[in-house]
Amino acid sequence: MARVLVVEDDAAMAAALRDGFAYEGYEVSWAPDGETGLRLAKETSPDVVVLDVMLPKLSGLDVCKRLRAEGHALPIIMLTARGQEIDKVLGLKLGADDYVTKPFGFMELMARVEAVLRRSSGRTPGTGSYGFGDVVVDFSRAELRKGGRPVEITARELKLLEYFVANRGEVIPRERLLDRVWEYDSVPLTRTVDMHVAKLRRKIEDDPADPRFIVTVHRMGYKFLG
Amino acid sequence: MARVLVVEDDAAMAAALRDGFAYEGYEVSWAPDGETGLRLAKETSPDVVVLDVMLPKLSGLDVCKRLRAEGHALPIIMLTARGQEIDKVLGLKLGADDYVTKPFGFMELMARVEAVLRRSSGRTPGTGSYGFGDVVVDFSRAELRKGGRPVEITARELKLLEYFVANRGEVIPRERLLDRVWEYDSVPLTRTVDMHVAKLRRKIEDDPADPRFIVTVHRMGYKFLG
DNA sequence: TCTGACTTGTCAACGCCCTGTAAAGAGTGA
DNA sequence: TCACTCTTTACAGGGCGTTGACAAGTCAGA
Repeated sequence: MARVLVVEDDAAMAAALRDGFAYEGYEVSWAPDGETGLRLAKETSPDVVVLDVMLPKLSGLDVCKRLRAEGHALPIIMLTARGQEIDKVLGLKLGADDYVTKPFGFMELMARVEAVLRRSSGRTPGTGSYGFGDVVVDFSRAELRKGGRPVEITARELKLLEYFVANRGEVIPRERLLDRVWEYDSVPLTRTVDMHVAKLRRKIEDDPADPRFIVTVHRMGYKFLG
Repeated sequence: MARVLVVEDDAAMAAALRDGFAYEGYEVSWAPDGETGLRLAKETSPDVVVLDVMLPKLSGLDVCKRLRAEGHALPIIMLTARGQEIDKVLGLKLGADDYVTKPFGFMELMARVEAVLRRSSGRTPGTGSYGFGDVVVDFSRAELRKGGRPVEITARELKLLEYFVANRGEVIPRERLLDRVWEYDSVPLTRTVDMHVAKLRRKIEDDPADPRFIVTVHRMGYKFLG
């Protein structure tokens, strides 16, 4: 049974979340402030953390940062109040896996939780590596192996692959890649993305000319199938 | 102008809400029971539904559940009596977007309404999948399946279908399709729209010559029934 | 019911624009 | 300066959107 840790100071919201997750068959622990949340996260090692940004004692961002700084890879979903755009970005930068903006439907949160669990269960636990086909990639060690053989991979390529893995199955427009992987604010009209996709394909595909993993969706973007 | 459907059996409360929303510039429709509410929601496709939980004939939870089961994504705000914690969770679980506990200030409700409207308008219209007949379409993955079989679909066709789904039940003139799907500023006198409708029909209809989903409304446009 | 004007369905071909790829140019750190 | 990666430029090939022509369908008035 999956275990979720809810870090939320609003008691009513916390109760609703607890009931909701319990109903869905999760084991729920709850912390009303950041300090307790951090302690519980370390002691009970839940499968996923639902973390409010606004918290007493230690903000959600701090909790997230501290967990990551100490090397914990457990999935984190941030709850941000409406309009806290900056928090979103910061949260993702600090290592949150996803975020949900308040107010939200419970099913929405539930879907995100299941999504990150699916994603993290695909990883070999502890090593932070991910496998597809005959390829194994370890994002934390920046290592790529194909058919057992190590393949050199650059930082940009790795980050691109990481974004593909995190959003596998979804069609990702080039603009979003430029935004999320390159962190460009403006959108230059370049072939940069295609270029890097081509380089990645050369490293992970059996036949780069007929890709199986990173497929092109004409006029829409790329889709990763792993 | 945004349209709100109020489903509330208490006449005094309903009147107050109607006046309040009207004052704020909303177009208001009102249903005194769940059955009527469900019908109005489907027929008038409002931008947001304010739904009391306790209703004659069909409870608010049932209305919510039925709407979601039929694939309607329209934002729903539940009105729950104080202490109905279970209703909250259930409501959120059944797909309500938000809830307000009675007694509440009108401004509070108003704020929630505006919040869900902002969210739903900003919602990537590409998330999730949608089903009608034996067809399932996943806009974020750019995938179409009919009778379980995957069918190739191009970007333009997908965007057209997406617009149809978002405006199901409504007669859509060709000019509006050219404007919204093609994003043409000028309106060329072409057969482009019909062409693409024909292509879509070949992919989603059992008998493209006698369409069930995308029907032609002579001299007016097309109407999607899903 | 018939006729004619207008609207809609369909086809095939053209050509635009998107994508793949190589190679040059720019940026960065040792 | 060198080595390396990232970005930009340029060009070729091809997918698919558009278009005009014509057939088929619809509707209104005689």
